[in-house]
Amino acid sequence: MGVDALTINEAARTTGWSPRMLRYVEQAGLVTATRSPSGYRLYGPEQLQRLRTLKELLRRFDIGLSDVAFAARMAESDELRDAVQAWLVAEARRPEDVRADDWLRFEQEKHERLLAVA
Amino acid sequence: MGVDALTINEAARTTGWSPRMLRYVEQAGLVTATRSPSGYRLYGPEQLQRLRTLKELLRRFDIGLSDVAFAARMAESDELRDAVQAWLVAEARRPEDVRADDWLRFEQEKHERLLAVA
DNA sequence: CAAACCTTGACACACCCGTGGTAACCTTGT
DNA sequence: ACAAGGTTACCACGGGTGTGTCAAGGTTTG
Repeated sequence: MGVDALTINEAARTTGWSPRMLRYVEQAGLVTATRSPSGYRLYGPEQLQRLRTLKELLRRFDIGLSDVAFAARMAESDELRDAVQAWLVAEARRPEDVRADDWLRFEQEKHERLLAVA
Repeated sequence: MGVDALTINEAARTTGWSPRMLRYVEQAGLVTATRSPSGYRLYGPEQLQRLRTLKELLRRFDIGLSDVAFAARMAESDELRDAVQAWLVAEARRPEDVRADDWLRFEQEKHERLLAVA
């Protein structure tokens, strides 16, 4: 084995995930192992750490892999992030509070145009 | 009926959702109708607009109500948002690129402590 | 008051998520 | 070469999401 890369079963043992789930997590695009020439997954210290913190993250907030995957999608796509945030911002603005947040209006309308073009 | 508030079936017709789904969307915490004294849901122009843009949002990006609900949860909880973003930021930093992003390091480590306390 | 409309609660169903298992097949280590 | 371990591709199954429909009962309205 490479100097400090673990195969899937070893990685599973030291991270608390099952081998099955490590493959699943990879398929979800969250933690991708490198591959040996023959195709074995190899987990380096980086990936092992990411797997542990990911597990912690899910446990602490009781969220799912798909939630994190969605967050990743938002982080990658400005358009998606802006559109979702624009929608959420609008929620905060109930009819009564209009007038106090003109600064928000600007940003918001900018984003509403994003949605409107469709 | 109130000056410009629609009941659920009328709202359904003008927004493209089914009445069933309007109740579901409300249960998901995304668009809440006000209630008449006797308990009927009443949708004002604000809510109608939010329903239309929500529908557009889901369609355009092929995402689910639960995704938007999760985004809302992130928007409301600093702790959740910071933790998720900290995890995602770490992903971007592959071993090779270390050195170019010391500015990120700071923010990242700040957030990693957030995760570490558990 | 009767028709039309609302409310909640439940049954149902298809499809995704998280997980485990198993089969068929290749790789590594002794 | 054989055992141990990896790979993908499946079956399965409980729980959540998105959706329709129906029942039992209160409200609004002509």
